[in-house]
Amino acid sequence: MESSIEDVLIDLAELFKNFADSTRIKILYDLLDGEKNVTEICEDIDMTQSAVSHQLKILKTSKLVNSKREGKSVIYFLADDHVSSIIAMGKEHVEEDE
Amino acid sequence: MESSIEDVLIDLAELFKNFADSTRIKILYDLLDGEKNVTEICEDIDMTQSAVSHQLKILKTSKLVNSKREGKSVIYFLADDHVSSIIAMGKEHVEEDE
DNA sequence: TAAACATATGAACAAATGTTCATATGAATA
DNA sequence: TATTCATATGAACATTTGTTCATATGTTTA
Repeated sequence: MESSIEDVLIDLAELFKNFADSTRIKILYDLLDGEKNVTEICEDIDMTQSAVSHQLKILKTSKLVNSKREGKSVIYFLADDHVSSIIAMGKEHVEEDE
Repeated sequence: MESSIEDVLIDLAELFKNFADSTRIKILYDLLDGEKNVTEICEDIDMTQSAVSHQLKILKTSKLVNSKREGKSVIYFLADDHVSSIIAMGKEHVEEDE
């Protein structure tokens, strides 16, 4: 089943919404390092556990991250190679004009 | 003057906000075709003139589009090559899983 | 199994965002 | 220059969104 270009653009907007919040993009950027549990992420990006958990859920729902449980912890990791490409591309743009 | 990675990520979130709304991304996608005046854009994406104008202003402020006046019309065009790269990359991601 | 640790989640709240409506501004033309 | 066409903009409104706070759930260990 093929989607119209309009549908694709709407999905695209949805995708970019994930990168459009500084907490979420910090989480994604943090996970470029490799998989981490929630506590680590909180420390790295200096946000409360609750705020991070809420955002992780959004990222997971949109399939940009995935998770696995390891004992008491839950480990999150990037679900998709495109994430790093998209961040890299945006980063290039942002760093270009300073 | 060098910015911290945190600043870069905040700017990055700001950048992606522009792509995170379907009206704006439709405008940007529409302009991949080439420059167009406001009326054309409205017809192409089927949105009111006011809504489009408001969003064009946002896109212009964030320097993703530029404009020039030609008689009664104002012509808008993409200001940056990165725009197409970013859209293309996201499009690839979105179209991948269907 | 009770306590401690790690994560998830719901409700409430404030702030940000996008559209509409009405109208203003700017430019061409009758 | 009055009218028409094209675009911009402000105010109001509804919606969406992100954080905090309190608490629930799940897992290990004393």
